[in-house]
Amino acid sequence: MTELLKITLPDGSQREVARGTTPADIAAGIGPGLAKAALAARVDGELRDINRPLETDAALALVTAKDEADALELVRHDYAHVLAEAVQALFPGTQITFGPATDDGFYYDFAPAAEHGPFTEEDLPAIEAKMREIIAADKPLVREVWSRADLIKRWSEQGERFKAEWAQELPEHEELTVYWSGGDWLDMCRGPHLASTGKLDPQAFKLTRVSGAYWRGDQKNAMLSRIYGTGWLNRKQLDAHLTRLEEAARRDHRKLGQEMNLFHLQQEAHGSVFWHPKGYVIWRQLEAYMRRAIDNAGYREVKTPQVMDARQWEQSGHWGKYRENMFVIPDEVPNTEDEGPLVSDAAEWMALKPMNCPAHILIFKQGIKSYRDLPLRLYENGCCHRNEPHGALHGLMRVRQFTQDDAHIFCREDQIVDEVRAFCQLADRIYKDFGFTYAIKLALRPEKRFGSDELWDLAEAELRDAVAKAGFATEQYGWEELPGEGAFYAPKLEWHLTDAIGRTWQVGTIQSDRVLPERLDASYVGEDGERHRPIMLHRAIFGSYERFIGILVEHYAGKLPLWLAPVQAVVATIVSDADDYAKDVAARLTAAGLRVETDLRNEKINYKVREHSLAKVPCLLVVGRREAEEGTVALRRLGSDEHQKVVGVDDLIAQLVAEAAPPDRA
RNA sequence: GCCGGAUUAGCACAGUGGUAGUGCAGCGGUUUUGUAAACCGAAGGUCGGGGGUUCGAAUCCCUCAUCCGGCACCA
Repeated sequence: MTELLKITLPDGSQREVARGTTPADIAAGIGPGLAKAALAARVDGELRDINRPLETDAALALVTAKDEADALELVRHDYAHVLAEAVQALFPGTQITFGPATDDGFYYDFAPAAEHGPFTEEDLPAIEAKMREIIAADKPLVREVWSRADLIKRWSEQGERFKAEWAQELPEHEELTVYWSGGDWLDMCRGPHLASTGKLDPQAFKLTRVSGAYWRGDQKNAMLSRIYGTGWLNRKQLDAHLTRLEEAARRDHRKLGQEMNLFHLQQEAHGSVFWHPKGYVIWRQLEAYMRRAIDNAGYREVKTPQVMDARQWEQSGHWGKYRENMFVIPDEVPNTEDEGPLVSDAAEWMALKPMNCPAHILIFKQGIKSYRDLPLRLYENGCCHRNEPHGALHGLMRVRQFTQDDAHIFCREDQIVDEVRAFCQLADRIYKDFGFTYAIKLALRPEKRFGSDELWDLAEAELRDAVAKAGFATEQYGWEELPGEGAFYAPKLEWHLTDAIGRTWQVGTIQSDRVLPERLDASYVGEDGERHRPIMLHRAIFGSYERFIGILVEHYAGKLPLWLAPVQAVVATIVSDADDYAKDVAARLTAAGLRVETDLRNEKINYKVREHSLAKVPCLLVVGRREAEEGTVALRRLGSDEHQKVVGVDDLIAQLVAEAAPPDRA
């Protein structure tokens, strides 16, 4: 006698079906349209294969392309699977390892045959073609549960070392499944998958790049060869994605920085930025803006040494943990003879500062501090050097010399909530001034850490409560906790900005630290007359000026708001008869505090318009004989579809001066 | 640091073993111009550094450096 199961559908209706019925059967029972559209099923919330038999009473929801997040996850996982099969078909001897879906596609990591070596981009077209063949063949993807012994046997026999290792180490209780795609090709996989490869759109994926990747993400393991692809439900989505990539490339701060003459990087100082006059205007505007902000928020600005004795870094703990990323300097006159080592074995060492916090503690420790001095907020535009791994360097985003908007707040435990609240409000105002939305996340204790669990319980709870009390731990602010992501000495609150094209950047942070005040023996005298340990809140809003400027350039696509634009206006002449008038207009704008250049070159106005538009100059002031006679300029705004407007110079100055005010002074 | 790719004039790029090229910029000249590239001319390079193979190397090999895409790292 067949056992009957009670299946509840999303509309609340119930059906009785025989045990072993599949979601596909149920979809077919509802209607042929749904049967065709159904990609997978959610069974009691769990995403499952459409053809996996039902074993128990359950709530069932059929997943179609309309459930976009689920559908994308499924197809991307399938593309990865098809990629693996294609690669093994084309390159016998390649071992398969692991291939998940990603945010915009998928990848698969391979151990290539020794004679072939890692894959290169040249291999991709052939692999793509093979994938389309596999999709066209509409191979079924059949789920089977295997015993661990059978799996290990199969992988070992086939020389699949990595799969065998994986099968060996999967947790005891886990059900081990494989997916066959017809023939004799199979992959060990948790699933779920679509019913067959033919459900994929052969025109909705593209292999994008190759790279190396460590087996199981560990630097100590073998280097595998990874193939990345982007995958979507249909061609239209793929095209839209490729367009987004082009848009991001168009905004690349390295390209715009070159075109706008903001900065350059060169081999002799790789990882450190040469700021050109135009780029440094942006820096100076941000610096002035941030100074006003911290002055108003009760911080005191300081400046601390660039180089300190290694013993200081030993005491702070950086020498032991981060020495390999520090620039170390011998405290000794170098040997100037041709022979012999540059410095003696007995050299004493100093180091460029990789961060500002120890120096700020040293300032705190000068003189006796009273509880009345707290909270003490020390701010520095702190220039730091870190000897980053070469492969990590990237334009302005990851550099070896950078300047942080860094501050340390020394306070008592009972002041943390107020300080975190004030910081949340300050960060909120600043990010909004640049047109960013953001999410606040709490990065919790990492595996490797200093301090007891009790201390971490306390520190995490403090930050969590402080943000909640400040009213920022809500969905509106993207509140989320990230296990394992904290610094080794403290949990971190992180501000993740979303830019104009939806990318996110982790920028601001505040961290509560009890370790460093302890190590450097900072104390204050309390109301009770006893010495107490202050808590130190590390915090930054821009993060680093370099990186923040890079983010701004990409966010605004180079079209900086007037207050940040290096050149706010160019006065361009049509005929040389207007030269004197143009100089006069420029002088009046300059006198009003605007950044103005003139373009009196012997060129057509078309040429000048094009050039200054490409240089992202916000205002082009065109003057010819007419304007010179009438005392006007023809104003052309960058990116404006409006026709140029003829305005009087006084009106223009009033308008531009008002618009060029920084947002905190508008 | 690891895997792959790249490095040619100020910039963007072509050039796969036989005399280094194109466009733009820069320079000189003509043109005085009305909203996204006027015209003519002359000039500009030890082809990233070093080593090797070869009669001959931008081109093939080795090595170092930097950059790009990832991986790992990011106090």
